[in-house]
Amino acid sequence: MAKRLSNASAPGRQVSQKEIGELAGVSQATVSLVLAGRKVNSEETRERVLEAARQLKYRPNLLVHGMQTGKSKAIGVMAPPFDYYWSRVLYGIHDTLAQNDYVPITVWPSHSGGHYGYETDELAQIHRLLDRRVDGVILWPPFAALFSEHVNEFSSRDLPIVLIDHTLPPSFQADSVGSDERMGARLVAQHLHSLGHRHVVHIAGPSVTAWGKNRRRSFEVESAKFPDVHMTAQEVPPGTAEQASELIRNVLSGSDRPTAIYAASDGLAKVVYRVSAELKIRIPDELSVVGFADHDFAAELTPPLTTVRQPAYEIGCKAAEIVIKAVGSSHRKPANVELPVELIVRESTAKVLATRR
Amino acid sequence: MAKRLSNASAPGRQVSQKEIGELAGVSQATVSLVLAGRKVNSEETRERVLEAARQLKYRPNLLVHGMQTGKSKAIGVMAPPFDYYWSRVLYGIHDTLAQNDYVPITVWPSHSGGHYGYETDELAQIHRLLDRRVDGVILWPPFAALFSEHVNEFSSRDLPIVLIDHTLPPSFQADSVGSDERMGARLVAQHLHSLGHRHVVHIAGPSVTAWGKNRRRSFEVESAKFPDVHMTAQEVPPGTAEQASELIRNVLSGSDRPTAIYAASDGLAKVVYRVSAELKIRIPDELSVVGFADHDFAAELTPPLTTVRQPAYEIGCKAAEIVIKAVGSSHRKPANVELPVELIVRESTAKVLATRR
DNA sequence: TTCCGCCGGGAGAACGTTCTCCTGATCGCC
DNA sequence: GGCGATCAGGAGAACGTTCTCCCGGCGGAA
Repeated sequence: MAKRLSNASAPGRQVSQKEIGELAGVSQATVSLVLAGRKVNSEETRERVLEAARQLKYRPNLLVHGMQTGKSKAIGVMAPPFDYYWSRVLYGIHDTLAQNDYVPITVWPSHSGGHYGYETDELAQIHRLLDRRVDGVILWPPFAALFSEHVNEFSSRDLPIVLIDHTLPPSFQADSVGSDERMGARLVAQHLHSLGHRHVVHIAGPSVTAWGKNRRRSFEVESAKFPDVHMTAQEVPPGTAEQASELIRNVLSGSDRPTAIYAASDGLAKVVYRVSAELKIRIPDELSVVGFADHDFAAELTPPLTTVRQPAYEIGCKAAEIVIKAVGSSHRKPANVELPVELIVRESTAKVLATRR
Repeated sequence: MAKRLSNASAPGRQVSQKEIGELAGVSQATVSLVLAGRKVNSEETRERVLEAARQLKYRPNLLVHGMQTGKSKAIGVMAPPFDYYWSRVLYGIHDTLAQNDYVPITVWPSHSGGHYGYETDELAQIHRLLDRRVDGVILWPPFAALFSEHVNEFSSRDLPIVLIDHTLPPSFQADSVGSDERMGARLVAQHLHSLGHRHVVHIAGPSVTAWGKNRRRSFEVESAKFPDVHMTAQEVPPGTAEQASELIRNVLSGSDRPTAIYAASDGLAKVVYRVSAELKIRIPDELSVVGFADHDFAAELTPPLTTVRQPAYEIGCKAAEIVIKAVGSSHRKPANVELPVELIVRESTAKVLATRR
């Protein structure tokens, strides 16, 4: 006889079906039936049980439910609210999960300088998710790119994985959601061409990320469709804004300066603005600039930035939708979804002046 | 005899201690002992069990643990990554929780236009947290202010509650963390006074929020310490930026225009910038502007904004720290913590020109 | 050689729920 | 009035873990 807890009012312990049963004068099993609405009990008993439950402010225990079904109704989300774009993505994930009665457990490698580096922090975070038996995970690119071996912890346990703005080899069995890079590249190439630009430089994102590589290649392909356009790409090393400035300064101070710059992100476009101001190059009169993402600050720059709007919120929604669908349905073939983008034309792009041609 | 699952390889089911026991040739109970490291078993058995666990990639099931102890090692966080400030707060919460092996379940009322309004969405979110048996909650001001009756769902169940930038009546038994408003007000009042400003207008935040009211009162008290300063406050109605613009336009186009404006937030300061540009009022030559928060854009405005830096990350850390401490220790008296702020002097404030006096 | 004590490890209850199976009562029909 | 059908509701196993209790074997001392 090992009675661990005889009184039900232990600290932190909540109302149980047993207590409802005691109050309503029925067994705990009956309470379970009534609350689940499985079998039509006698109307009178039903009402009595429901009333008791209401009175005790009963709330079901999903931990127990999760233990039995193996499903916790929680999704691991490894993506920080890094900037405007990622916050929007998180909003999308959140709203879609909520609609389906899921909940996000949001977690990422703590970046506070590693002054408490017990073990590899990323792995610890993964284990925290695993131990809570999340039903699936959504990953952001830096994590998936840098710690792909850790992603195995998920895939070896048959957990659905959805990558955002990134892809992994097929062996990982991971889905992915992102922007339609080809479409973005096409829109930018057409826009700049129609404005008369014939010399364009693409400031490319780091090629360790799938989006960086992809965005560059897409633009190379799409601008090759205009044989009269001279296009080159310069890759920004992953690191500080200093190095980006340096690179852009080189591009803009050369003898054959491009008439337009297509930056792989709005952040890089901002750097272009700064360097241009330094070099007294007027935007858009002497230099057209296009960004990518449509961050919150894009519309507020002077001049307002022409940029490719990524459907951040929708990407988040889609990612959540895919994980939820994947939960339970074992062994589907992974999908790679690309959502359409939109070119937001503002005032940082203009017709090339005849004199500059 | 109700064998629900005879084969252990059901979809989604993970490795259990029983399986480890079978592999290592011991009982499940022994596995539990070894893994918990409770009792010193024979070194040989220990090693055998640990090896089996490693081989099967065993991970403990926190759902079960939570069911038994009533503690889920998860904290409900009702605060969206609304802007830079709140993202920083979330970083702080996240990092501190992670250090203590907790996990955040981040959730907020979905704001997508209520087109799927099953029931009051806020309540549904609260119930999602309750059903997962979170050990405590952290709330952001709009939620706590607008749905304080729902907060009862937590307090009536003895869940520790920590409010950020807000307070509730003592009956709620809620802790709170925020910025030291008095200190901020004092720094601003002193700074503006020392620059010679004698006519200052405070653009106050909505008084339904505790911070809005508090910030205003603090500044009233602190500027009253300078009898030669004429200070008035104008409250922005909660709503769109349009109404704020209108109000600020009135303030700046009157006959006795103030020499300085102290805006209750950086966002409002930005509106002041816009209206000033409209009215051809030069900052800081003709008007000094001070903000509050030190958002990411504050340093990038032209001119860079003088503002009170709120320790967002630290506020998040503190909030998490308080909930974690409160878990388990029943019936402490709630604490109201105020973290020190810092005045970041940039170029939006300047000495009053003699001629304008 | 017998008894005591110690130690490793197993049996089984308990946590809160779901689900299957079973009991017992009520009712209608011949 | 007896018999089968119907239906409400209870007993109890199971989920994966922790923890208490107990059993069996071994070593040492009388």
